[in-house]
This record gives sequence, C-alpha cells and structure tokens, in this order.
Amino acid sequence: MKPKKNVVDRVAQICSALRRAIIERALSPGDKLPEDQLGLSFGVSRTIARQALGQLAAEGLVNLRRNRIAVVATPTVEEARDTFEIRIALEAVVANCLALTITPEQIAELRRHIADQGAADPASQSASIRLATDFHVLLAGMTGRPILERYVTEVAYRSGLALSAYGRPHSNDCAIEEHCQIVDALEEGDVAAAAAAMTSHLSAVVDRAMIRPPQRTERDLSAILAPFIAG
Amino acid sequence: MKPKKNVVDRVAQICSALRRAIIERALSPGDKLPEDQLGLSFGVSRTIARQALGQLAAEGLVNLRRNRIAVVATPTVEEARDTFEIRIALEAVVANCLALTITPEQIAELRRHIADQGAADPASQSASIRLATDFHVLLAGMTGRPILERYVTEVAYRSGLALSAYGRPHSNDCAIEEHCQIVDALEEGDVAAAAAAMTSHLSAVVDRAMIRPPQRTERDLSAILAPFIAG
DNA sequence: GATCGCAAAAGTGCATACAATTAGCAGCGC
DNA sequence: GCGCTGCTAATTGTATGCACTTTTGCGATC
Repeated sequence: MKPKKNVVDRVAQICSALRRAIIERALSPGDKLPEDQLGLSFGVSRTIARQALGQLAAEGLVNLRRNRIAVVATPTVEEARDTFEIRIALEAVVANCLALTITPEQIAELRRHIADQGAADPASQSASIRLATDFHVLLAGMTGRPILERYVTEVAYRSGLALSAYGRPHSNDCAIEEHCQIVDALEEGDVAAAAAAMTSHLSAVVDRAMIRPPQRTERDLSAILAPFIAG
Repeated sequence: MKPKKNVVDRVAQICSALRRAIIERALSPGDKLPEDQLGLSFGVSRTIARQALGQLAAEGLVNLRRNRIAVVATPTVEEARDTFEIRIALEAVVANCLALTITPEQIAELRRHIADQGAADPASQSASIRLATDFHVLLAGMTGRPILERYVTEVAYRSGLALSAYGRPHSNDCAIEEHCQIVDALEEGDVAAAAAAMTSHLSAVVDRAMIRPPQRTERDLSAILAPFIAG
C-alpha cells in the first residue's frame, strides 16, 4: 500500500482516541490536556493536537479557555440532566425508525453484541462502559441515517462523561437486561414498545446514577493515553 | 478598554460569520472556501481559517476533503429529511419545556420578534430567513438549557442549508402565522398544543420546500463575505 | 478541432518559530 | 506564619515556511 493516505485525518484519529479515553474513564473530568503533551503522545505537532481539542470542545467533552490548558469537561448536574433528556428524545427517534425497518441480520448482530457485553470481565469498568455505549451507537448506525447517528453518538459520549462525573460505578447487569428488552421490542416491530423500552432504559440509567460526588487526583497523561494510540 | 481580549476567539467569530452567510444564502451549497482567501477576508492567517473550517465541517455546514478546497456542504435529500426529523424531535422538547416555564416577559419578547419579522422587507430573502431561524434559536435559548440550545441552533442552521439547496424561495408569511400559533400555545401553558404547533410548523416548512432543483454559479467570495465581517 | 501530456500555479497538510499570556515559586516585608 | 511582588518556566495564540497534492494552462500531437 502506498504511503499516501494518512489513514483518515489525524485530527479525527486523535479525537476518537480521546473520546474513548474519556468514555472509558481513563480520563476524568478536570484532567489537563496540554497541547504539546498530546502532540508528543500521538506523534504530531501542536497544530494538530490543537485542532482535535477544538473539535472535542465543540462536542462538549473538553473545556477550552483562552491561554489556559485544556481540560476534560466537568458537566454540571443541570447539563447532565439536559444531556440525558436530549438523548432520550433522539434515541426515541432511533427506536421508532428501527422498529419499522430492522432486519433479522441486524437483530442477530445486536444479540451478538449483548452477548459480548455479558461476556466482558465484570471487573473491567472500562470494557463494560464502552460496550454499553457502543450498543446505542450500533443501534443508531442501523438506522442508515448518518446525521441521526452522529448526534446520538455525540450525545451518548457526553452522557458517558456526565456519568463519569456523577454516576456511581457502572453496573453492567441491568444495562444488559434492558438492552435485551429493547431488542425484543424491535424484533416484534412494536414501535410503541421499542420507544418505551428505550426511554425507560435511559431514564433508569439516569436514576441509577446522579449520586457520587466527583473526585480529583493528579495522574500522568502520557501513561493514560498510551493504550488509546492507534498502532 | 484594554487592548487585551481578542473579542472572544477569532475562530468562533469566523464561524459565526460563515454560518450567517450560509443561512442567509449569501453562500450556496458547493461554493468554494479556500483557506487563504478566507484568511485574507477576515484578516487572519490560514491557520485560523483552517480551524474555523474544521468546526463548520463538524457541524455539517462545510465539506472537507483531503487536499481539496473546502466547500459549503450540499446536503442530500435524505440528509435534509433526516435533519428535519431530528429538529422536530429537539424542538418538541423545547416546546414542552417552555410551555411550563415561560414568563410573560419572554412571551412579550417573542411577540416583539415576530413583529420585527413582519416588518422586514419581504423582498429581502436574507433578512426573513435569518429572522425566522432566530425565532427558533430564541425559543431554545429561553429554556435556559445551554446544551439543548446548542443542538437546536446547530440543527436549525443545518436545516437552513438544506432549504437553501432544495427549498423554494422562502415564504415569510406562513412562517409568521405559524410562529404566532406557537407563542399562543406557550402563553396558555398548553404543553400538548405547543408541541403540536411546533411539530406541525416544522413539518409544514418541510412540505413547502423540498422542491426546487439546485443551481450553480460562480461568484466572488470576498465580495460575498464582506458584509459578514464584524467591524 | 479535439485530446493528451506536462509543467507551472494554486492550494492544502503539517511543523516550527516567535510573541504573548499564564502559572509557579522564591524572596521580601509585615 | 502570611500575603505581596517580581522573576522564570511553561503554555497557549498565531503566522509563516516548506513539502506535497491537485488543478490549470498550454502547446504538441493526432
């Protein structure tokens, strides 16, 4: 293969890596993200790191203040609730859409995903959080609507960050059970049931969370980031 | 006043200017946006212009392809419909929220805005389109939820771009009438009626549009942009 | 007259350089 | 001990330079 394509934009790569690091709680709200350290970790110049930070700031995952080091955003409680209400509205659209169009192959893929989720090491917070989020992203992707998928994904990541700030340690079991109910409703093509299952699932996630007070420690950024840098 | 603050981030300034230029149809889908020409127009270097383009691309207003000149996005018909469905879902949330919380002062402000809209020169497409969009942004802002406001704004601009590609020349009168109905429902605190008025208004916008085939001409970018550069 | 090839021009992709701002810290007075 | 002051290191904000890619213009060729 030619040395031509830079994979697909290094900015996007860095954004994905940081998003995953945030959603998996390797990075916590308030963690600092200095441009040159980021650049060093990902093997790019500050120019690129800076663009990535700009994107993430637009997505609400990072806070940017002039002449200040970028930090992982710390959503307020109001923002967290707001995010989830928006998420519920958007994912209801997904459920409505999919209940009418979903194929048996897609159902199978979803069940496979849920099985993976069940098989994940329950001790590994990061894996179960990521899989739970991926389930929703997968659903959104199945609608075949790129814009809907984009917004659902964005808001799902933002929710993950909010949970990271306020949620109690993620509990995987209930998520799996509720994800199953959603797939069941989709399989039957029951629009109302699918939307209801989705809504009550997300509401339950909110109810289960919104408890723990935030914590604060200093850590080594490059060590945190190492596993997220694509080979 | 001190010579310190750069207003508030020049990237954001350029983004706003371009968003307005797009929504007012001074820029049409497919129009080229070369970095150095942009930089020249706004008095910044390519670095800054480039960052702005990155943001706008993330918002779906601009298309970016590697080594190619950035262009104003040309939404497909599917994307346009998708955008509007998302918009309807989000603005229904706005309507629900406001029907319960809106104050008499806010009602007055909305009626004032609608009056301005009625007073706008009907020949001026750009003014009436901008005012119509601003009405929705204003509503979203009144919820006091910054995240909801952000998504509604983004999707409203995207809708505007879609209409620019496919809509027939914007008709102001019906919009004003429908905006009035929304405010009426909000004033009565009737949640269901407000959401219904909002939904049917947006559906009507879609129905009225989605007709005209896109056109294509070459124009002078810096002349187009001149009125959008903040003093 | 149309087509192909190729070199110049235009444009992007990225790193680096430098100015400006902030953060950290030592020293000082109280 | 505590807070203020000024210095230095760290970090961001922006422009510029260079390599590379795409587009364009133009002449040769058929």
